[in-house]
Amino acid sequence: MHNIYALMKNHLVAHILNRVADYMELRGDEFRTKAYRRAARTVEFLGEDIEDVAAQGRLRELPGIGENIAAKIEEILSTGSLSLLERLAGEYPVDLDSLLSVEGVGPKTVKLLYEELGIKTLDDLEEQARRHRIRRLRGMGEKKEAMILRNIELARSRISRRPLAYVVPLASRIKSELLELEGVRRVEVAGSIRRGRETVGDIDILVTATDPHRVMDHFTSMDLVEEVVVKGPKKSTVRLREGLDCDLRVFDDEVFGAALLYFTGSWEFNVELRRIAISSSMKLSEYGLFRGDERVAGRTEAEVLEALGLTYIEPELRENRGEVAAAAEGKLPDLVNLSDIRGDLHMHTLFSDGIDAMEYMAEYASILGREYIAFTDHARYIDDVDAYLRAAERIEDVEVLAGVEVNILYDGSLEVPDKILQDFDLVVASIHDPGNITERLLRAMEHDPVDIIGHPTGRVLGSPDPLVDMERVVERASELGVALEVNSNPLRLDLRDTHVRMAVDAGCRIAINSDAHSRGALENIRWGVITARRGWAEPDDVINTMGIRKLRRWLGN
DNA sequence: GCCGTTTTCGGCCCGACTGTTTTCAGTCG
Repeated sequence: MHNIYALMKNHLVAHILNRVADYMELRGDEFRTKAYRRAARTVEFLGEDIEDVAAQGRLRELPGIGENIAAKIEEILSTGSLSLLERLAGEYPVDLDSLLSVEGVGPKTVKLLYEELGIKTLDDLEEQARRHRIRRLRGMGEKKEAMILRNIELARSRISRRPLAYVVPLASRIKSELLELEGVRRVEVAGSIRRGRETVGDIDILVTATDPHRVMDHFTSMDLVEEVVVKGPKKSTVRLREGLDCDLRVFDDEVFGAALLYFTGSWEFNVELRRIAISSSMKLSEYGLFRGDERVAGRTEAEVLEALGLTYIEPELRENRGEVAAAAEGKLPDLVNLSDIRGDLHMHTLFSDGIDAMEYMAEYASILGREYIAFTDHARYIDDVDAYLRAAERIEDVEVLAGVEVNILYDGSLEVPDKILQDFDLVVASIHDPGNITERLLRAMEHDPVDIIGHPTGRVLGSPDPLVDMERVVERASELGVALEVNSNPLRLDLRDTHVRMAVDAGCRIAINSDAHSRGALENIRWGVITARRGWAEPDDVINTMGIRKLRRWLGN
């Protein structure tokens, strides 16, 4: 279904359509803006090659794509660009991306700034603001000018999304601080944190409280707060010292479920729910599900979903990737939980580049409730295999598999002969340098001793994903009975969610491992579980939910 | 520009907040 080249073409088309939407918005053409945005989203989230769809004449079957936009997509696919976009860009020759990235500046303001002051770039904007030219414009004033000046700095130094694992502790701290306030009944972290997205742009928190003003006062004066962006009785936004924004909203108990649903998103998921509501002559908002003026649901998420004819949908699934249709048919997966994880099959100790001894790793793993673990030190560090195996054998806190992590070389061969690998209970094969990933993985899996492919694509958050034809990898892994790893290192999360979904659909097993290099990092497995859940994985898809006996049989030892 | 067990024309999510106004436009989520 997915392959990387398709996604690249899809991305190009979506990008250009979004660009057109920006200009339409600038022109004030509200409805064409929406039409182009919707079409862009459709293409971006389409799970197949847009070129195939075009070749088969099916473009117009896609939601939000009609005669006109279909023709535009054809043009983009055949020429790589769009004449309409060039015309629009000529009409307003401004650096749209930069200007729109200034908080508080939208398309209407960009238009005004360009037409009145000829502002095209961030530098132009800064200069005119410093010269107090902005405040003279209609609808502007001293405060707006000062705000723009402040936010230009932020736009320039904008820190992009943070890893989930970095933001969760921050959100938890705010949550517990709010929970201590008198009259606060409920506090929930919503947004992309609740959905478990691998990176997070801001923190969304919802509360119910008897005295909203008091909550807002406390929230906006927390130690963590750098600056109050907005403050009202129902909604406040602060910029935290860590550099990201945090929103707080207060709701009544009767609508808390609807609000939680709404502010958990995703946006695409919400659109889908609203569509269902409308088709049943109802209206869904953060204040509940309404038929006419009567609220038919709102107290809990489950209540709202049920009233829409849907079973409960776990937050990790709410990305409009088919979960709504599955919920309508009662066919959602029974997702894997952290408590289903019985062992950890990838970790390092003092025998290679880990910082803790086998004993300490085992002790802590046991505290975390793991029934078994596999030591998988790097093969090149293990010069005395027997000593390594004996050391692993002496561990008592948990069942131990004496494993090894072996490098996949550039030609797809392994750095250690199969004959030696056979002495280990478990072999994780992984790539640690870029290039030729697909072919190397396919070749490495052919080696009989290999049980698991570690961090298959080698991607690291913040860098572009390496090119991998995951469809082929997943298919071959499934045939050969090799498991693909979900590496739980919060900067890897590799396989990523969409790849997990491909693996699960293909019947390929996955292993959710910590790849810990220290005791503490054993806890990282929670991030891998979230990623697997986002990929629709059930316990049976995951080899380390098996008991040790069953796992040993699966491994063939 | 798209779309239809409300419609082939007339809608398109909508509420909160701010700064600018003197009743509202723009932005954000």
